[in-house]
Amino acid sequence: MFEIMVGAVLTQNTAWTNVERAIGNLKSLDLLSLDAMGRLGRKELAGLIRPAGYFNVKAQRLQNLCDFLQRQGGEASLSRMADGPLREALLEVNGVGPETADDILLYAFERPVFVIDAYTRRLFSRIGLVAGDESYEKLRSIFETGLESSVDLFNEYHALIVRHGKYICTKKPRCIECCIGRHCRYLSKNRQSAEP
DNA sequence: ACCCAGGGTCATA
DNA sequence: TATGACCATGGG
Repeated sequence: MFEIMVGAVLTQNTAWTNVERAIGNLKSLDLLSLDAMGRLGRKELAGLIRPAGYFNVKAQRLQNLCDFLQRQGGEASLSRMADGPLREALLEVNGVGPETADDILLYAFERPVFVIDAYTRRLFSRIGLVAGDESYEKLRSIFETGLESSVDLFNEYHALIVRHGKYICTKKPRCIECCIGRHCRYLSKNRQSAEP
């Protein structure tokens, strides 16, 4: 639970393999609990999550998240909130934007929320099902109204998007090689993988 | 040497 | 509201 929330912040614009190291540092010191991390100084926390990049910003964001969780009296009371209000509450935290909030909602609280990330946007705009420049909320609405509202379905769907999204060229909007499922020469072959 | 990685905030116009 | 600067490490 708490670990998932931490991961959601650490993975912002960052390869998951780098996040794993940061998580590993925290875990080895038994700091992956609200109680333990809450007592940690910002500088010290930043040093531990260094491999995840943006460590100063993210240390502050993690502390903001911890403060929020403590104010709410832990995850237990948050679990009782309805989807909408919980989402609004998460978005109040400085450093938690729409995608991070939805990551937390889907993976930590198991709410039926469709996460829109860079891969989703890129993949579906390449296919031609969306334009690509829609707002986050607009895209989320498209997916959530078009699909059965199911945590398991959203979970699997998103996993598939990430798995295939890696193989889509970021340089050329209309790359033929990528569109027919081959590796184009602009695409480094084995991108970093793994998933939370 | 360059591009990229499952974003978000803040300052500008 | 919309665009740009900034944050920073690790891998291909």
